[in-house]
Amino acid sequence: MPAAKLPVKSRAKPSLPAGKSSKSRHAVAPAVAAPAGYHHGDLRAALITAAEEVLTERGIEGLTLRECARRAGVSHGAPAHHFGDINGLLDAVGQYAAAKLDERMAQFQARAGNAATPAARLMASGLGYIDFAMEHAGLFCLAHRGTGETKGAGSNAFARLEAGLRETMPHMANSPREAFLPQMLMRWSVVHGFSTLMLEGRFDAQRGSLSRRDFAQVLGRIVLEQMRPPSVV
Amino acid sequence: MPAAKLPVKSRAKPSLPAGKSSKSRHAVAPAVAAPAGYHHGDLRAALITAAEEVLTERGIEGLTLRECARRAGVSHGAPAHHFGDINGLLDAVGQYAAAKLDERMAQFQARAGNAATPAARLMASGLGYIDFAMEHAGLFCLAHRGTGETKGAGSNAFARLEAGLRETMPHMANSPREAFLPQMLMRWSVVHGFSTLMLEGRFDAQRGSLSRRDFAQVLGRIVLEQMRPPSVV
DNA sequence: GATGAAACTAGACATTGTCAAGATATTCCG
DNA sequence: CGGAATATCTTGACAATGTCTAGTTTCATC
Repeated sequence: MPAAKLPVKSRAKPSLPAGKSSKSRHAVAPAVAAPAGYHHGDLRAALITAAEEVLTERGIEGLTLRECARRAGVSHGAPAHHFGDINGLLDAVGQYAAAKLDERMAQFQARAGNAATPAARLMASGLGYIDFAMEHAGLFCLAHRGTGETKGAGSNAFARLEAGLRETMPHMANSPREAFLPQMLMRWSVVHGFSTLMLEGRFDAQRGSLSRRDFAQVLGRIVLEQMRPPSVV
Repeated sequence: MPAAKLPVKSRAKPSLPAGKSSKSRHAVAPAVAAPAGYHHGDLRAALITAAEEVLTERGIEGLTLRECARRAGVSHGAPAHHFGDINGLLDAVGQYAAAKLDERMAQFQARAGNAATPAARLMASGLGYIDFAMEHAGLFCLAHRGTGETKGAGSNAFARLEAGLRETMPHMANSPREAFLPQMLMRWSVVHGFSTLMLEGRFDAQRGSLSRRDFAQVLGRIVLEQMRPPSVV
């Protein structure tokens, strides 16, 4: 694009919004943000927000460092200062995604209510996992590229799974984590595998006119019910 | 991500009409190929072989059109004639990978032997699935990007799963495929999810000094045993 | 207010995918 | 048998990307 080079030089510098005190470390709100100036304020968060935006608009293929920088209203070299290279950004977004994934699981459990049976609560968390994958495919993918160090990715969800499984087996209340590992791994694998296959459009032939997200809930429940019920383990 | 498949110029030829009898039709061996000259002979196969090579050497990140062209000893523009764009190559390699995946499952079943119980044969095919994923991570990933139609990709493995499942339930010999779908989907999800999570290094903390491939067999068997046995469905 | 660190810009470079135009080999058909 | 049509491959160009380096602006701290 050799032609239109937008004149970014216009540093009109409108009076700085008073709310942007140096303390507001975790704003994350305005998406594009940027109180025009040499210093951004919270570029790191703005870039992550921009990345999320790009993910939903163009999918994971369109997610580039330069595009995020553009959306944050910043030069193409700026992100390097906060994330090093592109893997740094991807990891950061992945951690953010893992947190949102766990939120969705918690939300589904809450919707099921405390009165629900333990097995139903466990099922609800799984359906939350699936629902998040359907709604935010890009984030979901990035949530699963912990480079070893970032154990945050999935660890919350894993802990939630363990807790849910323990609830269903009160007779093993004092058993160590190892006693639950096989069941945890199996259940995690089912939910994750189903989400992945679903995202690949593997089951689209069966889903008629339902949206993929709705169909995933219906079919997901059926599939999850095929597992051996936790109570009989 | 099933993005709209644009009506590409369709430069890629559909399937060759078996007119190449004089030359080695399925060489695939030399990897770098071959008859020096303007015409390559079987560039399509050579490019797929080169892609497989790149995948094992540099992983999926290093897989580029130009690198494959280089390894095939051909100019950077040559691949376009056979695959259209890079997705064409990726799809072709994916189909190749899906075939190899099914081969591995068959091999594991054969190793289990015909004398094995149906459940054991079913387990063997699952362990073959896992083993292929561990040994050929790159190919495994590409095997799962069927662009919706997904004819070759996974359909063989899926058929093998159905057959294996039917063996374990002779009392349902005449039931239609639909009767098995929930179980099939659940079992496919477990095996696929476990393979995926394993490849992400999710369970590396537990695997001590074992190779990832060996550990996957040990842990995979344990995880697959956690499913409700097919015979009691 | 000076000074050093942090945040950001600007330019350059190698790579990549894709396209268009040309060169060369193969095949087909008279 | 000989040329035309076609498939195959080359070459050069272009925009986009990630990353590096050097320079510029702002912030923080004394």
